[in-house]
Amino acid sequence: MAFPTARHDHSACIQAALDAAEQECRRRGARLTDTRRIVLELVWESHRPVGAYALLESLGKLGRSAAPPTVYRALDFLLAHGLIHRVASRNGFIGCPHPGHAHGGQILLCTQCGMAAELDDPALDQEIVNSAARLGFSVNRQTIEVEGLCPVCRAQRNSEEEQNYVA
Amino acid sequence: MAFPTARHDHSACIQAALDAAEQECRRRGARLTDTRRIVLELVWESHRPVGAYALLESLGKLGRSAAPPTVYRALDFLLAHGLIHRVASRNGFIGCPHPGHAHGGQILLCTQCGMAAELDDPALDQEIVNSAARLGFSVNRQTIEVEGLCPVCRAQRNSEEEQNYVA
DNA sequence: GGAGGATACGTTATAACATAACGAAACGAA
DNA sequence: TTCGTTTCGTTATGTTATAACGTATCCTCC
Ligand SMILES: [Zn+2]
Ligand SMILES: [Zn+2]
Ligand SMILES: [Zn+2]
Ligand SMILES: [Zn+2]
Repeated sequence: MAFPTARHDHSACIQAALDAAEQECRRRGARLTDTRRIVLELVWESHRPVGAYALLESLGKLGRSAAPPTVYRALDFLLAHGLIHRVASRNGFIGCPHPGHAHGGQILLCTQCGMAAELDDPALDQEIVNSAARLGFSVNRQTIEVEGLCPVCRAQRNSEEEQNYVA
Repeated sequence: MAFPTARHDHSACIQAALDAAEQECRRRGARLTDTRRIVLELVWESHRPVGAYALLESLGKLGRSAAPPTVYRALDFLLAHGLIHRVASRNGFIGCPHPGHAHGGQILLCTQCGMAAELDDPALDQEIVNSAARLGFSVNRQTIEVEGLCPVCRAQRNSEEEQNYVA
């Protein structure tokens, strides 16, 4: 699960996500209605967390004006079936690149470019469960959101520092 | 750092937090004003995350009615000096039991009783940094919020299950 | 193919959380 | 005391999320 680069074939990301959603919903006997599919598609417009009200606006631009509950209901559905993750620290939502395979979200957030990626490290998961167990606490769900610099922005910053050093 | 039990000497918790805050602010040359100290005290009224507007209401009951910015400013101060943590998944705030010693919040949240505790496991911290580094991502700040059952609620649930089994 | 329950949706209103902007007051060093 | 800095009060507004209720659609069973 690499960090998304600036120029990758993103339409492929979207297509893969929609296909996976279709399949996962069939498997679960859940109905992926028009609204839900379109909201999922809009969430996938970028690899950045999207707010509910931004989605609402996007819907409007597609000629599908709606009120907040419509979007929140679609988001609730997508969350419930593991097709998206909530990014609590940003009040946003992001598409899950590998639904079906159950996992809490481990999300990397670049403070520079805003891009997000999933970490999805089972060892990390396990370390949390073990560490919590030492306090007698049994884990149900994890929210892990890590801020920092993505590879691209890090490279960029380094080259800027060289510039400053020369100057 | 054990999970807070139902009956512990909580006034001692509050006192310790206030003392630590006093000391930490002196060390940093920061001004722990009346408003700030009182808000900190109110955050510590329980071991559950508290919302800004709940604090606002509490302030009112103390005869110190205020507007939202007053509370948010105090919270910003307390956050900036590591005296409280923000619980993003609950839009709430919780007192930090060991300020000064720099750390991102690793927070355990009981879905049954609402109590919170800090995990503060350096190995976990390190695992995240390492895991992220494998993707070329450099970490700045972590938000770790873990939902589950605290020891007390777990014991309770187990005994309930026994009841059901007998019946 | 119609009856009836379950699921999904539209709509209005409102709750809950957070910040912008500006002036007055308190503080602290010179 | 003077002046700059920090803190605070206040008004207004922005942003995120949900309650409540009726309607439409779907799906199953008869
Ligand atoms: Zn992509
Ligand atoms: Zn970046
Ligand atoms: Zn306590
Ligand atoms: Zn509990």
